[in-house]
Amino acid sequence: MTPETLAPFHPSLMRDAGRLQEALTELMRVVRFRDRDRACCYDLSASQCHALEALVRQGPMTVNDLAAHLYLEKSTASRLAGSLLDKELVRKRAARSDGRVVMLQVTEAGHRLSRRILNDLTAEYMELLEGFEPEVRWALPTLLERLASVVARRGAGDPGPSCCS
Amino acid sequence: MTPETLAPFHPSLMRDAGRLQEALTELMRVVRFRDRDRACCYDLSASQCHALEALVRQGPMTVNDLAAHLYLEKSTASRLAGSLLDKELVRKRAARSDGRVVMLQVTEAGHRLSRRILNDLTAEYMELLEGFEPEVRWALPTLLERLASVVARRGAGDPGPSCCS
DNA sequence: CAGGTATAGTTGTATCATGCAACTATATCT
DNA sequence: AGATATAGTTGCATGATACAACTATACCTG
Repeated sequence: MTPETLAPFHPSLMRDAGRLQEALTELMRVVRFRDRDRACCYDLSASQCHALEALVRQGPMTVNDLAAHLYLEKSTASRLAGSLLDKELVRKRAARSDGRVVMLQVTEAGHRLSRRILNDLTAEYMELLEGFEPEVRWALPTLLERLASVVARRGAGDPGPSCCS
Repeated sequence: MTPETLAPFHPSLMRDAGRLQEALTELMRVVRFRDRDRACCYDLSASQCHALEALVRQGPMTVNDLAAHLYLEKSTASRLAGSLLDKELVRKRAARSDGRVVMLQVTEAGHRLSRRILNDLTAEYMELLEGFEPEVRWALPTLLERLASVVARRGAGDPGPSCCS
């Protein structure tokens, strides 16, 4: 299962794997850099921005759900929720059925800010997509979704041949 | 230039922009999570790992070049280089022509570790790519490269309609 | 129903990544 | 020679994050 073993049988696969690795690394860097830069505009950190977006997209969630959704430790999610609470972008409500859980829901101010952010982002991505051929405009998000889901699956169950397991 | 303005004219473009935004966000999350997890295996942090990889790919570099390549502040790059120096994965050499610059070059141990990491990664990406159709295996890295370069360009010169400029 | 166990969240603590600003040393220009 | 620019380092502050300890609530079992 090492590249050496596979190489003679799948040379092009191995080449594409290398290219994918490099391209994905570069993409991660530039997007992370852009996010850091952009976040300031809304007086939110990138993490807060992502958390707010998740809450808007998914509707009211518990702290645990938020953590799972963002692949974070629950303590981190709790603090993140706290910071959004301080800014009054979300509200906490006790769940009726279970006194332990805290439901996080986005406030009106949170929705307003989120809409603003999403509008700006969408505008930017529209400009960006205009540089791609029409078929690609549709295919690109689809591919990224697939890629993300495969990477997520791999991380979750099967630790793969790579890790310290 | 806001989405509202463009929407009536490019409804599908706007829809794709939204999907792209969501997919890219999710991809960032899962990859970042995976990187954090994986890094431990080699007794390196994710940042150190990226820096080492950059030095291997690009050959000897100055601290400033490393910073530019990783989109980091030079002080951060300096410390990153220091941490790799402590682990004896890189070496510092004064440049002949200019007494101020420090050339970072990967040591033999650094190359060994880098090869190990790259092998593991390549194996993983090969498995991952096997889940995609052969045409896509080639197209996917190409698309990611394009996407990264467009995002990078956008971040660099033109701050776009979005930011605090 | 009492006691044990499981679960949701919070808080304490440590670490790492990061940026900005101040500083040092070298180089370049006038 | 002196002024200015550049490469790198270091001090300092902040934010993101994990892990572990803790609290409070829920559920289960005899």
